[in-house]
Amino acid sequence: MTHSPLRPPTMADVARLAGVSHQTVSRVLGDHPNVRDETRARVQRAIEEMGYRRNSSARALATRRTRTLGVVASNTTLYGPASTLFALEEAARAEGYLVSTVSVRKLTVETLSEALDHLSDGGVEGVIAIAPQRSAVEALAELRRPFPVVAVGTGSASTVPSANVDQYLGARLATGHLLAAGHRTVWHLAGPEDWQEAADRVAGWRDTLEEAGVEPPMPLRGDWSPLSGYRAGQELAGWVGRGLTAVFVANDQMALGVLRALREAGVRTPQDVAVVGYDDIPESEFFAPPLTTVRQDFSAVGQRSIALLLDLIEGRTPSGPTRIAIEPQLVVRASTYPYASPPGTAPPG
Amino acid sequence: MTHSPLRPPTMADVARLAGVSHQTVSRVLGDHPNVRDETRARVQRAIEEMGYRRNSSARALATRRTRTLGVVASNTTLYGPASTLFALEEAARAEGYLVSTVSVRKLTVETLSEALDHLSDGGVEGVIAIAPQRSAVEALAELRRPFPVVAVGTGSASTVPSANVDQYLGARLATGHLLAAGHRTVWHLAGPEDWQEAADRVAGWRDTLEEAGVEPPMPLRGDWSPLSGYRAGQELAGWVGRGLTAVFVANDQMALGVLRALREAGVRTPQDVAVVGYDDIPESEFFAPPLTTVRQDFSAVGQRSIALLLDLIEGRTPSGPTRIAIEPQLVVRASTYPYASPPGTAPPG
DNA sequence: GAGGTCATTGTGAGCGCTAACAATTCCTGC
DNA sequence: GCAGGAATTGTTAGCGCTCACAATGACCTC
Repeated sequence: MTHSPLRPPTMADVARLAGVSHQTVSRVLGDHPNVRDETRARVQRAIEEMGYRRNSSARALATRRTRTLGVVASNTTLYGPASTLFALEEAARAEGYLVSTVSVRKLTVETLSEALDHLSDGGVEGVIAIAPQRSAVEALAELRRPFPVVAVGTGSASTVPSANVDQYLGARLATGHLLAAGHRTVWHLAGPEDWQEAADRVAGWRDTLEEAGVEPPMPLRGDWSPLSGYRAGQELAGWVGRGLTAVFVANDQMALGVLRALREAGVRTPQDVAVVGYDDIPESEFFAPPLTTVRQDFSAVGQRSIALLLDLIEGRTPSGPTRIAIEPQLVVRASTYPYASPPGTAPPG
Repeated sequence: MTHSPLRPPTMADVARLAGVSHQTVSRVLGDHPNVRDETRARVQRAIEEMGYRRNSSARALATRRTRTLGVVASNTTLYGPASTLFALEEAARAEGYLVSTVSVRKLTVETLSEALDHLSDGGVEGVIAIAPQRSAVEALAELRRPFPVVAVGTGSASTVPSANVDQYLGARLATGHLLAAGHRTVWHLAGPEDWQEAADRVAGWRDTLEEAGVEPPMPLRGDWSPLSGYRAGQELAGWVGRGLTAVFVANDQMALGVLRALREAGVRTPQDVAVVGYDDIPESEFFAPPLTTVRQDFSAVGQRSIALLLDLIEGRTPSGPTRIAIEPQLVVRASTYPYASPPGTAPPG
C-alpha cells in the first residue's frame, strides 16, 4: 500500500492517481462544498493509499499563514510557569495552532530579544511572553516586531495587551484572612524586587494592613527559592515573641523554607506563627503543616491570553478587554487553622 | 527609516534597493564567501534599512528543511518532565532548531497519535517523545510516521532509539544506601504499574534486596501524587514495630505524603523509619525532615537525546549508541541520616 | 594579446501549495 | 431539444526562497 518514495508524495501525485487536477485534491482537503461525492471519495482513496500529507511549508507560503504561535518563558520548571505553558499549548492546539517555545534561564532584554528573533525566524504569527520581570515587560513594548505580542504574568504593569491573575487581590485575601483570624499584624516575605507580581502582592498586603489601621512592618525579600525562604525564616524566628504571629509569604516554595526554619527554631505553626503561601503547588497540602495558600487559575490565564492573541492576529476587535484580570482564590489549611481538613477532602488543586 | 509596507519586504525588494540580484542577497544572508566586501556591506545596509527578515516558509519550501523539532510530553507540570522539556528546548536551540511542543493530559495511543499528526502537520523534522508509559512506547514503534523519533523517559524497555536515566541503578543506589545503614529490609512504594521507570525502580530495589539475601516485601503502589503517598504512608505506619524501618519511595512527591502520614502517626523520621525519595525536586531539601533522594541529570538527557535525534535526521551514523543511559546520583539528607548538612551547603540541585 | 583561471554576479527553474479565473459539464424549464 | 444557470473541474500564476548553472570581468601566464 505505501510507496517508498525518496520524496514524500505531492498533491500532484495524488491528483494523477485519482485522475483529477491538483486543485480538486486541494478542494477535497479544504472541505470545499462543490466537489462531487464520487470524486471526493476517489481522491480520498488516493490520499489514503499514498499516505499523503500536505506540505506545511508550501501551504504556509501560499496562504501567508503558518498557524504557529510562539511562547517565551523563563523558570519553566517552576509550577506557575509550567502550568501556564501547559494551558497555553492546550488552548492554542484547540484552535488549530502549533506552539513553539523558547525557555530562557533568565529573562533580560537580550534574551527576550533573542527569543523573539528565534521565534520570528520560525515564522510565528504571534507570541505570548511569560514575562514577570518588570524590565522584560518594558523591553517588550520597545522591541520592533512584526507580530502581535500578549504578555502574561506581568502583574498590573503592562503596557502591552496582557492576561494576569489579580495578584493584588490575592494578597488582600491572604492578609485579610490572617487579620480576620485575630492577628494584630502580618509580616511579609516578598519576591524579588524586579518582579511586578511580587510588587503587586506587596501592595495588596500593605493596603490591607493600612486599611485596618496597622503600620506594615518592613517586608523581607526572597528569590522564590525554598532556600531564600529558609534564610528569611531564620530571621523571622528572631521576632517571635516581639509581635510576630503571622507571615504572608509570596510563594509556596519560600513558605516551605520558612516552615522549616521556624520548626528548627522551636516555633510552632500555626500555634505560635501562622503562615500563608501563594500558588497552591500540589505539594503544599502536604507540608508540615499543610499550607494555607492562594490558588491561581493558570488554565484560565492560558485560555484568555490565547483568545486575545488570536483576536489580535486575525485583526478582529478583541471580544473583551486587552488587559485581562483573573480572580485568585484562598485555600485554607492547617498552617493558619489547626483543625483544617485532612488531605483528599479539599477541592482538588 | 522603516517602510510601512502592507507586506513585509522580500528578498527582491532588498536586492532592488541594494542594486544587486536577489541571489546576491541570499549569498550575503548565507555567509557565502564569494561576495565582494563592498557588495556585502551595501546589501547589509539595505537589509538593515528595510528591516528585512527571510521568510521561513519560502526557505523551508526551497530547502525542504523546516529546522523545527517536535516534542510530545505529558504531565508537564511535574518537575521531571518540565526539566526534561527545558533541557530539550535549550539543546535544540543551540543547534539552531525551533521546538514545537504538544503536551497531553494523558498519554495514550490516541493522544500520542494525534500529537504526532499535529506535529507532522507543523512540518517537524523529528520528534522527541517523553513517553514514560509502556503502552505509549509500544504504540510509538507501530505508528507510521515520516520522521525519526527518539523516546525519553521510557526506562529500559525501548524499541525505538532513546535516552534515559538508568532507573535500575538509581533504585540500587537508594536501596543499597539503606541496607548499608544497617536496615534489615527495605519497603518500597512504587509508581504506577504502567510506567516503565516505575518497573525499573522496582527491579533495582528487588534485586538489591535479593542479592543481600533478603526476601523483598510486597511493594505498595502510588500514582506519583503526594496524596497517594499519604495514603500509602498511613498503611506503612501500621507496619512500624513489625520489621519496617526503611522505605524507598519511587518519587519525592509521594515521599512527601509518606512523611506527613508517618508524622501524623507519631512515627519519627529517620529514628523510627528512614525514607528515601527519587528525583531530587528543589523542595525536597526542605521537607520535614530533608529528604534523601536520587538525583537525575535531566539536562544530560535533553542534550543527548537531541544529539541523537539530529544524527538520525541528518542521516549521519549516530556518534554513540542509540539507547543512551545516564547515571543518577544519590543525595543523602536527614531523612536517612539525622546529622545531615544544613540547607545551602550541599551541592546545588 | 590569446587563452586560461578564478572570483563575483546574474538568470532561470523549481520547491508544493492556494487563489483567481476559465472551461466544462450537468441540470433545469420551456 | 436548447438556452440559461448552477455545479463541478481545470488552468494559470504566483507565494519568496535556494539551487544549478551561465555570464561577466579581473587578473595572470606565456
